[in-house]
Amino acid sequence: MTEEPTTRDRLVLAATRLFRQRGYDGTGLTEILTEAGVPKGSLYHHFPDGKADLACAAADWTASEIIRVIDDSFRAAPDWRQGITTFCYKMAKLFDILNSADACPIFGLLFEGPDHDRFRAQAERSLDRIIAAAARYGEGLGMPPETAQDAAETFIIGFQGSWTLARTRRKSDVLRGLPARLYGPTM
Amino acid sequence: MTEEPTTRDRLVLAATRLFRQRGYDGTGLTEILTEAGVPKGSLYHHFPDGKADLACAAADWTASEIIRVIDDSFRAAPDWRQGITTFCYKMAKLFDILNSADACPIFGLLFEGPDHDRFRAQAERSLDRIIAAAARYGEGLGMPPETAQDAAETFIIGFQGSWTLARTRRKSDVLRGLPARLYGPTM
DNA sequence: AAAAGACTAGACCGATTGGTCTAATCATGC
DNA sequence: GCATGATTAGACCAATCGGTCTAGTCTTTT
Repeated sequence: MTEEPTTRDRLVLAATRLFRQRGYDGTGLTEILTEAGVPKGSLYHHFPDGKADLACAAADWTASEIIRVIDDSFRAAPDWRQGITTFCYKMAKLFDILNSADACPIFGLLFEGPDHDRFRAQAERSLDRIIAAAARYGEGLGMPPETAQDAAETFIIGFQGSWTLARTRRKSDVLRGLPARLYGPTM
Repeated sequence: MTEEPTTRDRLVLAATRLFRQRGYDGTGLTEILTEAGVPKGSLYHHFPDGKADLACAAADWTASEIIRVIDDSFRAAPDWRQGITTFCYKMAKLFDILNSADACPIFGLLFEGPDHDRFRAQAERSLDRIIAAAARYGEGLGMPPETAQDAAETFIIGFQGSWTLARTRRKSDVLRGLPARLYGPTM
């Protein structure tokens, strides 16, 4: 049988979804609590620093999700470009599911709030985890470490920019077109 | 003698700066008013819709500023890559001036607030103005219109992604490295 | 079964939010 | 010098903000 999700998990999930849609400052604690079906006392028990803790947990959770998609995309990929392409198509599908409107699941939440530098550091950590995951697949496909790191960074830059443009235009095809922009058209 | 800036201009300028630093929801009206040295009544006279109007004006103003930098970068550029490179260096300098911390002056403010779709439309308009400005220079340098549009979009995607990564890592060199990522290393 | 700590529950708090409204002041045309 | 519309000035408002705190309920250990 399916496990009942813990109070903590319900909080993180609700917070992730709401932060993605309305941003950190745009989301009220009450809203998160209502959505999660959790009283205020529980929040401050699991996350003593309240909203800020919750945001960091949401960022961590999101990074892990993205890495999971990277894993799924590269596991059977014969080369780097194919892995990236699969990733972009998967994310385009997710984009469509999310109403074409949500913030990039990884950055959106991390440049707001009073605790600016704590959030920046958290974003850097999450981002580096993602880049490292991609770079590892680059190395596995024969790239020297430095090249792999560089390729992974270029990919993340392109993905971040594409997601933003896709969101602005409400067109997931922007995401699907990224590999052609980065590596030229397929012959 | 230098003209005293109008009340309206002081409002837009203060709002732009604050939205860039703290985001739309993270910035209070009082804060903007204090910084601009303007009472509340004046705000609602010049911007009947209040904060939302102000955000749109700030986005417009920012787009114009970016287009001015594009103009400065391409005016004397012998080719596309040189224009982009100059732009990236100029923006890297701006990035350093801005404490390496501000949101991308164009997108940061536009995916928050209650009036989601109005903001999205405003972002699209501002972004299209910027892309069109860049594409025009591409055509002037001999590209067919379609190619120029595509090159301009790729450039904006890369720039947006690079700005975000630069912000996360607090390193303006990410911006300076963009041309090499997009067009290969210079020989 | 009693004690202890983990966890839930929500009333309550001062501060701040964006926005409204009235009164005063300014500039300008007659 | 008077009238008129544009603009400034800021007191005031209900609603919401994130956070604290006390009381109560579980679960686990002994």
